[in-house]
Amino acid sequence: MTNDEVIKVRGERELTARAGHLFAGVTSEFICAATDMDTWSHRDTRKAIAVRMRSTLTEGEVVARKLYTPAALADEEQRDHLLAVAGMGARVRICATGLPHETIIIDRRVMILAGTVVAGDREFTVTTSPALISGVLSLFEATWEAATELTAYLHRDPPQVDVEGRRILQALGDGLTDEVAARRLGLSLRTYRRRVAELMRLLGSESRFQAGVHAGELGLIP
Amino acid sequence: MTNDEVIKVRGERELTARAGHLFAGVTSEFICAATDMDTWSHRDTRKAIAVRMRSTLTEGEVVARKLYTPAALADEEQRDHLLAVAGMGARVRICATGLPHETIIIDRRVMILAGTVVAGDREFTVTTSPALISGVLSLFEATWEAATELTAYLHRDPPQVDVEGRRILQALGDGLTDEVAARRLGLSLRTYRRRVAELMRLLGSESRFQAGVHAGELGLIP
DNA sequence: CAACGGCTGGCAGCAACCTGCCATTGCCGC
DNA sequence: GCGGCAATGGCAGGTTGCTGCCAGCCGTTG
Repeated sequence: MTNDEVIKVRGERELTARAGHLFAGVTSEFICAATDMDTWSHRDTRKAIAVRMRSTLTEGEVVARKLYTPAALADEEQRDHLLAVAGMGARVRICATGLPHETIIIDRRVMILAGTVVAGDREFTVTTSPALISGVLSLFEATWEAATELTAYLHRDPPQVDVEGRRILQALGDGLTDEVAARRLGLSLRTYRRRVAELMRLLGSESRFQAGVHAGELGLIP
Repeated sequence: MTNDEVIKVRGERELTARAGHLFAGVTSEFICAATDMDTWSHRDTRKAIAVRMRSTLTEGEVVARKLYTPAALADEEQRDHLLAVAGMGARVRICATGLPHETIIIDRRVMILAGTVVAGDREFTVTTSPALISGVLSLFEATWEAATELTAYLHRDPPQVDVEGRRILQALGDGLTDEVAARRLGLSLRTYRRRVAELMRLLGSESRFQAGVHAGELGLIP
């Protein structure tokens, strides 16, 4: 039984100070997964990293893969940033389901996990443990496979369905009758059907069958 | 900067000795992801765990989720094991893409990652670090969402929809009313609806919306 | 406070969908 | 021809889904 090399770091400043050089020292692969880019409260951090990486990226030796949720596309600045990164040769994908706080894996040797915010500073976990890295990497690969390319994602119209809408779509997808579904969701029958009608208009469907097809196509059915 | 609680363990024996009690102490959630069950070379280990967990599972308090690749279904013994576990209330899903060596998360407090085999013994990494756990958990959730239910995966029999069936599905997908669709296909309203009912039975759907989702999933809508 | 707008839920009536029943039709094999 | 047999289509009566109308609730605004 041995202790492994896992280090906790407090705040972005300490992280860049201790691990910043890693971003420039990438030799083969740079992987990054997160809900969005809010992890870097100071956009300076983001810029600093971008600058350090630009040279390595454009050289074409390094494969960069970035995985985000649609939340990253909601903010215009972040969307532009992603498009710019994609233009520089990085592969960017969007994953409909939730993702962790920033996860970074460099050359399959170093991994950085962003944690929760404690006293204003975010905690980061830095490790070189092969076991941890390969475990997380495999999960990343699986998620990556299921995600869709950024360009493909942008070229399809935004579904814009809120949480309640998703729950209603799920009820519909479960084959529940309106009455059961409404009761289960704590809505009156009338309101439930109003929601369904709204969703059908949103999806551009003229029948429930068609709505089912559309919802499935848009990945709205879990 | 602090060191975190990460422990490496060598071999299954040491793991069960040091962490075995955790399997019995599950109070709310048991998560497990792996390619298959070959991690436990001694099936005794598997059995021991199963026995320890049976009581907690059947009580219904604990939500167990197990995620495997199709490799786990190739071996008959493992498939039976999975079906048995599913029958006991655990949720089992199959993920087409690769998965790490055994990953276990208990009550979102303890995580066990299986690593590589060194000198005949597999290395395991045990940690209680919230940052690591939540990171891996999010990735797991994303993968879980993309995976398919075991039962659905198993009787994913050939849909066997003939040409007429496809034309009916197309009519449904076009959002036509039964009356218009029947006229267009040269069928009486009654027969058309009979066909729709047959298709819905074939697809295992309880509502037209659900049938739309299923038909889309099976690629029956052009 | 009052007026307003948005959201909700009950009601009613209609449209759409579902299905059991039965007469009809067409196709076998005998 | 004749007795199944399966498929069809009409009918009837049911359920489910759809929506306009109106009354009530609540937070906002003036």
